[in-house]
Amino acid sequence: MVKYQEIANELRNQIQEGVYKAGEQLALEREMCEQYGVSRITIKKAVDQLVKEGLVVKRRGSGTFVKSLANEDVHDISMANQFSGFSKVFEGHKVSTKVVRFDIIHPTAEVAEKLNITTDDFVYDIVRLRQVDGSPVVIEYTNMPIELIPGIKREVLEKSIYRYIEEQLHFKIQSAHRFIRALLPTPEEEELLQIEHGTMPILEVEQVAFLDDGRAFEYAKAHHRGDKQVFRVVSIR
Amino acid sequence: MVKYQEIANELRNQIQEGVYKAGEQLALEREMCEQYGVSRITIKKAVDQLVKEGLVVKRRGSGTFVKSLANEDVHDISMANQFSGFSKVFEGHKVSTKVVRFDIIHPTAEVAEKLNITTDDFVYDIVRLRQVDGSPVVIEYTNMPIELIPGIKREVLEKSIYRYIEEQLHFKIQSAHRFIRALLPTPEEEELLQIEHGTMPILEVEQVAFLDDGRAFEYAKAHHRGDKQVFRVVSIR
DNA sequence: GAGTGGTCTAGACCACCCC
DNA sequence: GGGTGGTCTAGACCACTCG
Repeated sequence: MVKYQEIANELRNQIQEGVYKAGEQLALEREMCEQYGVSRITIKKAVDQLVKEGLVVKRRGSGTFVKSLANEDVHDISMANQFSGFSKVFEGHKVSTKVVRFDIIHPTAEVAEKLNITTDDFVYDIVRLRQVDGSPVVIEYTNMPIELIPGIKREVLEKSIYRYIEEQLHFKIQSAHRFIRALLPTPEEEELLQIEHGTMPILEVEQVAFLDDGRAFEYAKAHHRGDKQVFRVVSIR
Repeated sequence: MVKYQEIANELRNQIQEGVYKAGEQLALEREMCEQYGVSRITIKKAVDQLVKEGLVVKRRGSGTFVKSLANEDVHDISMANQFSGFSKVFEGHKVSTKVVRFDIIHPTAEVAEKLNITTDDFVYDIVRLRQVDGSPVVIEYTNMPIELIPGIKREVLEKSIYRYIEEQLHFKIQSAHRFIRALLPTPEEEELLQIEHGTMPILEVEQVAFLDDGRAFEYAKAHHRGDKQVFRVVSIR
């Protein structure tokens, strides 16, 4: 662990434990330099991390201040803005997966463009129903180029494709570009998600995911039951 | 404009104009130092900006590479992750506002906690219907402490509260913490948004917005017609 | 005017990737 | 082993806030 992360963690803990309360001013950057025995740029990197997480604001000419956050929001704030696959989000719960479809097809023109391949290439065409603690939560429609992500078997789908990519293929996942919408479920989706007709919308998360060399490796649409998923973001000017 | 922003803009333009294509490697950081006549940290800050925007990836030991993005996504990428009020988003369109409610009340316990005030304080209680080019698009439910944001009149509501806060009160808006969900509209909302019953979901954006001194100044829920709004995010590991 | 964070320098060493 | 980006230093000056 590098210095600026350690300092960021320490400051985050102090805020979450109430050492610094809502609205209070943090120690000055030049003071923290002495306190931690590091240079000012290192302190800046640490505090900038907290700004990105949404815990504090910096004002040139004044100082750094803790945001007036509700108690509940102070504690799980560092989870916002974060990238993670489905299995990761529900760690600790009993997650099961039903593979609804598992084929190889030519991608549509739209998917081909998103993945930077041609419609002559091949992609997996995967549909999975995810259940958490026995209740259906989300349907995931996934396309991945077989050339980039070879060797996917049914047992991989039943666990985590991301874990397979990182642990078996030794790729690193870098980012995801997401579009979020509200939709109504199709009749098939109502059945899979156990929704009584007309009583529940779908939160759609469309995403293109990227490896750390910049290649797009996944085009996916996740259709979440409206009552089971909330998407969280901290937007800074 | 500072150096690192100018360099970031120049690099972004080069990528958008195809000087650097998908998958290609950018000049090395040490090369760019000479090219632009700046130090390495300045180059790093510029390139890190593009990483945050989702245009490139950096790999220690290898270099910096342009992401394999679809053409459409390369060009408006810098708009993602950004904070902006409603009026800003629809700049250039004919926006009209119908003030449905404009009262002053005590906040609910939930809202009071989010705004860091008590239920004995007062907040504006505002409901507005926003129309773009004549079509209803979103209903905004807004609470703001009257003490922090005094002097709001009906004509402010019909334009932009944010512009009033920045231009009249001379506050700066720093950030918004958002929760995004899918909902079904209430009968009243169906009427206001001209939705035929049961044919369209709502994309709810719940947010607490903050001034640059860290104070929460707004609790709002925006209920967007499902067909009129997409929320866009770039998530990085 | 005093004090804050923002930017920038010129250099060093480290962790990691690829040959 | 050679080259990449990541971190860090010790210092300087600038832009801004506030009394």
